[in-house]
Amino acid sequence: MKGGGGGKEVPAEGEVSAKQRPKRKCLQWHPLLSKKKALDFSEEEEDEDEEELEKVPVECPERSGQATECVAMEDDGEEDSSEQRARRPMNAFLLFCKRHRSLVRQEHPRLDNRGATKILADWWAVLEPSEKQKYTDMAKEYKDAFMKANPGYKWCPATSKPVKSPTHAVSNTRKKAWSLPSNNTKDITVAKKVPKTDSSPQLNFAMADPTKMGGLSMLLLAGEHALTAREISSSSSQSGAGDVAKHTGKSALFQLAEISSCPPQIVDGCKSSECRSAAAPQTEVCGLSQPNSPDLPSSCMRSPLFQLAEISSSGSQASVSEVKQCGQSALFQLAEMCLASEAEKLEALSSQPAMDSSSLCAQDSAPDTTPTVDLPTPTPPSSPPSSCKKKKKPNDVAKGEKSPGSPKKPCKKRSSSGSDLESLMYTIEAVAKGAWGSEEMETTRKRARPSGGLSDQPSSAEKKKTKPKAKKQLRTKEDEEEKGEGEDCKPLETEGSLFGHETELKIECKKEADVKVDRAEDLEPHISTEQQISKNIEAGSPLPNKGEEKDLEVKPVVIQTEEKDTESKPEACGSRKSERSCKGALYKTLVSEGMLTSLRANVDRGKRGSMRGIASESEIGWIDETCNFSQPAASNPKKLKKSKSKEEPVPGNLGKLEEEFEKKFNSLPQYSPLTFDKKTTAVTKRKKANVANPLENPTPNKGPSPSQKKTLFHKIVRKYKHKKEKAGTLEKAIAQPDPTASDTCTAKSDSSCASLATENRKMGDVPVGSQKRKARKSKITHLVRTADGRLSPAEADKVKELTQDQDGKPLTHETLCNTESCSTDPGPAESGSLPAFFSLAALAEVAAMENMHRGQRAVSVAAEGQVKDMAPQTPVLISCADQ
DNA sequence: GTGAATGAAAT
DNA sequence: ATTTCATTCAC
Repeated sequence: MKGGGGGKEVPAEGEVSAKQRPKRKCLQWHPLLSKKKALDFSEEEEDEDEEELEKVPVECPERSGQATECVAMEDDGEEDSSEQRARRPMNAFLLFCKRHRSLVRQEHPRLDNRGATKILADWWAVLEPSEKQKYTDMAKEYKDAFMKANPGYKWCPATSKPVKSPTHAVSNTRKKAWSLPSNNTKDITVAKKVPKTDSSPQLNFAMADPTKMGGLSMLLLAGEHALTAREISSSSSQSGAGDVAKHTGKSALFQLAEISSCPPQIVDGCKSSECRSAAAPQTEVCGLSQPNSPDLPSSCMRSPLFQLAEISSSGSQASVSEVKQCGQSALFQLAEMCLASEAEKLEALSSQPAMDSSSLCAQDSAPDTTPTVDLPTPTPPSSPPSSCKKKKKPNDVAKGEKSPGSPKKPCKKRSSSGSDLESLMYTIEAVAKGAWGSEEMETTRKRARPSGGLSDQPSSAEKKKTKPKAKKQLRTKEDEEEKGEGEDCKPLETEGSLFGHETELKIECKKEADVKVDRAEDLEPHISTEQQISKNIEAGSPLPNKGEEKDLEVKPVVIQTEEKDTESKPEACGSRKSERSCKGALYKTLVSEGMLTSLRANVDRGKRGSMRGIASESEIGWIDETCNFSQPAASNPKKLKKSKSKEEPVPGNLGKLEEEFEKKFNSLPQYSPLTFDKKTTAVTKRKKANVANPLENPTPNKGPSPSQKKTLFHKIVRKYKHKKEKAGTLEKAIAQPDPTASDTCTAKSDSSCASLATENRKMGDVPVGSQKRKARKSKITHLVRTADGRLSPAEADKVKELTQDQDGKPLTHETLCNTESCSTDPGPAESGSLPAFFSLAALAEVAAMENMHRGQRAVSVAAEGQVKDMAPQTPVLISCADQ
């Protein structure tokens, strides 16, 4: 509709792009792609590959049958699933972050990413233009290449708001949409619905043609798999295809991508259809198991996969050389597995692999679903179902693995009730097994699920909005609690935190291990093949990353054992878009479950860590001023984490491309913290000299000696650091100086250490990096007290912080605390007890108020109201204000 | 899922 | 002028 269905004029390309876009989630785009040099996808693209694989499946008969539907599906997919679109190219700052985050983390091990980001922002702020230029240039380059590759790419999804069609509600997450199409842009929904009228699109499509694409990619995938998997099974045909695919495949893909402008998407396009045809047997089976959506195919896939894996699993876990790769091609693997498994192990079954899987599913899932039928035909993955994408893979999987026998949980579900434990377990399992590769599927499915019903969208929308708020509130409370407890608990916390860490690690390790194992079995062959190929091409060793990977692997092995026990539960995994999300989900689950109670304690981690950790951190100390580090991570003793390693390394495919990309990226200058410190100092000085920043102006500090200020600041900070959520900022300020100073001193023996530290501290205070950005309107709710600005110098600083905080966040107890601190500053005890109390009550009040205001009044109004209102209720504040 | 930062792009 | 989202990953 709106769009005119596509309207806009859109040249053919636009249309095409639109079509294409639907599919991919966001893969990361690599400049290389545009170049096309070689071809493989870049690092992360592996995932894409998986997707592709999945999608690839043969064409979709459906599609042929009904182009429209296909389109629709795609569209849906986009909407529903996040889809995959190319990801935005990183901007200069992001490149910088990517490049330096590890350094920051080294310096401040305890600091979480948020804190690191702040620091990075500070660094970025002080970075000289010339230095920034490099990043800027690279970013531009990326962008250009990206745009070239994705002509129609839109940065923003169409705004959802305008909703066009009633049904869907726009809600869709925004993420997905934007990918390409200029046309659709407007409304995905609409677009979706409207099927692009004509064929023209199809033509375009043809180019990108899902079918073809799918075919190619499938071939490719298949080929690879086949190779890897080998001909074990009978699929000679596959192998053949695979070969072809190999040769051509990559390039073809590339080309297609370029041509179509949205390479990845193209593949995606088929997804839905793909599921059916390609996934075919498996999918169907799954479908049976899952009652709800016929669409499920993808999800289904997983389960079969898992099953197969299990079956095959008898195999060795041992070599997992590179699980990562494996992840990518879950689809392929699945397919292969199916074939292979069937042939080998399931000979009997082999005759009807699908049946097996289906049967399994059915059993597991049981009753609900009717066994039936294949989805392929009719169902439209179309819009309503949306998705063929995948929905429940996890569930299926879990079941499959878990218990073929257990009937209880239907595949479907996410039972609401499931015990937390179960969910937890499930999550874990899912994570482990799910392999990131499937993530996408899941995600999609998630969305799809809801989509089944119209309700889906709304729900999702609501969810997002609602949830966050709720969360925040909760959080606040928690914070308060924490704060209150904070002091007392410290010792415990420390231990706890450690403990917690271990636990976490273990879990993670387990997960990985499992995953690896599972995949490994399947993948092994595949991997080897890939490696070989890559080797041939490059001859070089697979990847630099390996080192990290290995470490990971090792751990997992050890730990691994238990994981399996965990029973899987369907629920949890609901949606994970990415690894991270998975982790996040897991984390959540664990926490909720209480398994990771220690985590809470860890909250401080960042704060405390920075503070206390300093000593330890110092180890890292940047004595060297060397600006460039080839690989900080490597040097880092702690392994950054598996996840990280996972991401980075994508061993398999990419050889050249990856290298190039990496090269470029690595070529970017990496600055040592020291450098920044210096700069910071300089900057600070400069600022002083010039004029204070607007923000600073209010601050009186200049007058007093920096050292004094600093001291004061420190005290205050220390006292309250616990309270402040953002502690990071304060912390940062404090922590950095000390450590840095000490290090600096040591290394340089700089006479100016003190000054430097001071400067740094100042920096922290200063707006330079953080919170520069205005708070969003939505967040601005609380007020900022204008009046306070004029407190005493020392206080002024605090105020400043407060102000910042406030800006950034709604009034939280933190803010309150800070305020209080101002007034109570001197008395530690007081501050401790009082604040807590204060904050709780105040917080609650504030929260309530905020909500009300938000709902009723405009933001500004709300702000005022809050202030006023608050005053009466919170004496402390008032006092502060008065002061 | 969220957030913390900056920035490009779209609305 | 505002809002998305890109990266990272503890929470």
